[in-house]
Amino acid sequence: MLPWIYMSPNDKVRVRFAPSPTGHIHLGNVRTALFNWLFARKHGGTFILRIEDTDLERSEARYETQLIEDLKWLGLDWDEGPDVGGPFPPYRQSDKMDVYKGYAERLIKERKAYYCFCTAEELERDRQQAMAEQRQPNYSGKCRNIDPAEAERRRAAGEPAAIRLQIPERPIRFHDIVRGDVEFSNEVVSDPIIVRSSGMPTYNYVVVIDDADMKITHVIRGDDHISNTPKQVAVYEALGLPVPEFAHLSTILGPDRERLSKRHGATSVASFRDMGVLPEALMNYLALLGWAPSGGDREIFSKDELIKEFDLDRVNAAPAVFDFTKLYWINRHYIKQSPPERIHQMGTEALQRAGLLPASVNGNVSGWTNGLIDLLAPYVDQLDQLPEKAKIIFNHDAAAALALPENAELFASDKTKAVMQAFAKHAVNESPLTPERFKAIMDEIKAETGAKGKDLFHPVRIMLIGSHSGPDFNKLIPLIEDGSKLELPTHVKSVHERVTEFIATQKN
RNA sequence: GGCGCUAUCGUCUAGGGGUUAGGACGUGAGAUUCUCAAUCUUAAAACCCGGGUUCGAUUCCCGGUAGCGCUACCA
Repeated sequence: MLPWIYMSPNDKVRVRFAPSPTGHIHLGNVRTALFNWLFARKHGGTFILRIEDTDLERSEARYETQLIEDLKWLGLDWDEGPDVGGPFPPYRQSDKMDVYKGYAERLIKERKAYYCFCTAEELERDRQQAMAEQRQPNYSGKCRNIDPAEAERRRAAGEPAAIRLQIPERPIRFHDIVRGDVEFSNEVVSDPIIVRSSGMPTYNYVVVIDDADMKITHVIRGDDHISNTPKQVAVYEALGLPVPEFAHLSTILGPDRERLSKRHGATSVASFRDMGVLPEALMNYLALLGWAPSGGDREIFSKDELIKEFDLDRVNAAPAVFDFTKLYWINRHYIKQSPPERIHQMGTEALQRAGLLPASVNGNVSGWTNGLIDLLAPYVDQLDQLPEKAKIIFNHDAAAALALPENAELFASDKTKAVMQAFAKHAVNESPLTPERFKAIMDEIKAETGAKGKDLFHPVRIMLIGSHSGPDFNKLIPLIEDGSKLELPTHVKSVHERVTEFIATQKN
């Protein structure tokens, strides 16, 4: 029996994130990338990006580009990878096929692996039968004892053969930082195929070679790999390679407690970016999924604070439900504490995308836009909600406001009508209306009609923005008046226009 | 079916053989504001079930249940 060689804990930390470029990067994977990155940075180690594209059918170059862009956006960087190189290339599996082949031949020669001539149909039949008899469906071991010379003859004769790794007759155990010692019976592992009859190596085999070649010390990945780990440990041992530490991260679930997927809405990094979620907010939230600082009473962490506080031994093994609401709360926090210029910039882009602003914003328009964003930003937790909120400025629709059922009760009141009439009378002659004049007018109306509080302000607000709730008049009125003088794709109606239109519509 | 992992408020979690079981999101109430949002204060809200060990178990052990994962010549 081969002695197990473990990584010395003193070895410099080397970790990797190894995605398949088969689609947009998903939240669960990003969290895995983040934990790898945090662990590396925490311990002054190396973070490696490796592209697992052995599935040539589904892998696409554009996804690799996208993935790199997404990780960078989040704020991650890597020390070795397909785009930056490194001492252990290649960082793309598709460039390494001959290496895998060499190791497989060595295992055959050392009789740690053998050719298997069983057909897929045969295997499937055995499996079905085992299931029917309520047994563990594992490989029968039929080809294990075929004489190597005989196997060679059959292969030479053109019979297709896969290569199986011979699993030792003892339990396979490994250490997991998140879960402690894990043990699997060799019965369960059975002899896994490491090279298909097509000659293509399988994942559980290549991943070991890659990790060993790259001198990975800690394999941090999703817990969907935990049942594969004993197979991989067997490969390390057969090859006489040091076994790394493992850390299997729990699954991220959707609100229905099922694995988070597209069904649950936005789940790719790109979609959060497009929604106007700030990268530091996403990073902060993701770090809190399955990890908490000692004490557990802090929620907001900058990148540097995360690096300082994070460690794998505090990672929670239980699956976590992704809470969009909490992410948005964190995002609002970061929006509020961002430098205004940044939010102005991002908000302007969101309004441009919605077609509310011209492609190039400068001078008066720029100043006005910043004011608009300052007014509306407290109302949103994602920046892409700004155009919707900006409707109160851009889409004045008297008819719609009058038709709104929630306003009906108000319109029925004589007091309301009086206030509206009075406001129309005063405001029509004011152009532009200033906050000071507005206040004076409201005081006069109060005296004339006897209305005060909600009775006084609600009707006026409805005339101006169609709703009885909204931002402060002192900020709202200048924004409307200034906006009405700008050349914009959608004209902003002045107070005068809004009021006359409202009265006219009401009369009809 | 088999194997594995997991189990503290609705959600993310802290804690741990004796605690008023702590924090955060969300929810309710109050304050503030013309209103809404924001903000502040405040309240309600949890140790999956059953055995065992123990003077004492939510915490340790065993079993059950449930959720999730794996069970491929996918990754």
